[in-house]
Amino acid sequence: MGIKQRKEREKEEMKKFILDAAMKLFLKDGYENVSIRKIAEKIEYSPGTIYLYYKSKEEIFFELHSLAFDKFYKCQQTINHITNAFEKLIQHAKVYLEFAFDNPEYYELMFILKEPGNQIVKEKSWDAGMRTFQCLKDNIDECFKQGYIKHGDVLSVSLTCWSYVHGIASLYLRDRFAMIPKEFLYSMLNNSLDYMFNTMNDKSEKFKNYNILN
Amino acid sequence: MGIKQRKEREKEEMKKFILDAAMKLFLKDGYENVSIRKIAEKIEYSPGTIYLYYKSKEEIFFELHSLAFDKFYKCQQTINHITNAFEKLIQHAKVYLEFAFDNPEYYELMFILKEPGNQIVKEKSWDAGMRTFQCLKDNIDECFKQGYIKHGDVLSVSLTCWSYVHGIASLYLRDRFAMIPKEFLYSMLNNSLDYMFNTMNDKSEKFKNYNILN
DNA sequence: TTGACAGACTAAACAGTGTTCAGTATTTTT
DNA sequence: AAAAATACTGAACACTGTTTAGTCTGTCAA
Repeated sequence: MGIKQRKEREKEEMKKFILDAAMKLFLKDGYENVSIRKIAEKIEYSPGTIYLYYKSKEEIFFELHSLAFDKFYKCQQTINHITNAFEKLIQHAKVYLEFAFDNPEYYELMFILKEPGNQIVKEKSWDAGMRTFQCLKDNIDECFKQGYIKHGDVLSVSLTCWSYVHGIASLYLRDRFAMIPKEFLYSMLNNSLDYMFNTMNDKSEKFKNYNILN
Repeated sequence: MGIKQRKEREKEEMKKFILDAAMKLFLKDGYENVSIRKIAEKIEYSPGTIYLYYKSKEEIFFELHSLAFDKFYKCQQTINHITNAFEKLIQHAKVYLEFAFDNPEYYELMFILKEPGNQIVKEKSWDAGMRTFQCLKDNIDECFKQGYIKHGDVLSVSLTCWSYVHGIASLYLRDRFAMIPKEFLYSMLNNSLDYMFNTMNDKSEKFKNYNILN
């Protein structure tokens, strides 16, 4: 009775096949310009076939949502070796912003685009998101333990960091910094990041330049 | 030869008529669910007519974009009387977040939604945006003068504040704080705001509770 | 007052979208 | 070999933004 297994495996392969095509198109043409028909054309099947594997377009993009978080999580792991908690926090911000700027389509999927209403899929998909937020909380917790941060509590400082860095990323990606000439923008953002992290640091007295954006 | 004037006035009235209908539908059903046909139905004209007054759906929403900024600017003016620069900054954040939470559709239009490519309309439309940002810069400038902020410079501190508060607003509106139970979210955000503004304040020693969100 | 003209408006069509479903083709089971 | 189950298609449905041929109407010169 290996047929059932094979069929299931084939179904899984087909789902992945569709997802791969969707992801490629999505990264190439942008979220809004990918239609079911275009995905179908790419995999050389009819549009109807896709609905045998995914119940809606939304479900496809939800799968991609999880994949995006996995990708980000991997980036986040590259700073695990850093022992100085505040230095790690700085690198955390750097990794976050680099991911956002280098993978705008992923980032939009993760944090900017409207989520579809389906709550069941939502919860499943947010596991990946929670895991990445936990990394930040652990980092902040270490900052407290090492005496770099003395006020507030872990959760509210984490929320503050995340909100701030997300604010930078989303305003940048949505072109809302248009009033600052492009040639100055990067150094301006660097100044802002420097200001933010210097005011957060309760240990060091002098104002440091972190040069977070390359 | 008052006919030309009358015609022009009528044209202007018709544009406003369309815009009013669009705004109403838009606030009721949300940005994505308003079609030209629905606007046309509401004003009891054919869809084609709308294209005699606006060259695209985008142009309609650009007009709304400007209107949204005007509305926000008015809210911003209510704190003009506050003389203590830091107290004013706190109220600035309060007004900003209240506007975002109470008028999510306006806020999305202003800061979250993707801008159409048209650069000419863009510049015109951003005047309103610039004006509101200038208010923040003036406020921060006063904070420096009154000795509340001692590090960084006006522009980068302004960027920092704006990015942070926008981060809060946009993550909230896009439901990305889902991991925090709703009954705790407001107090958590208040804690974050307290942390942020307390670390920014270089004058006061003790940690204050500002209670920014009602 | 009549006829020409310009402008406002409509209905229909075009090309696209997500989604559904009757019917066919293929594969597996009996 | 026949029957049942599955995979797939292509057309259709109900939408979307936008364009355009044609109509209807108010304005103006003859």
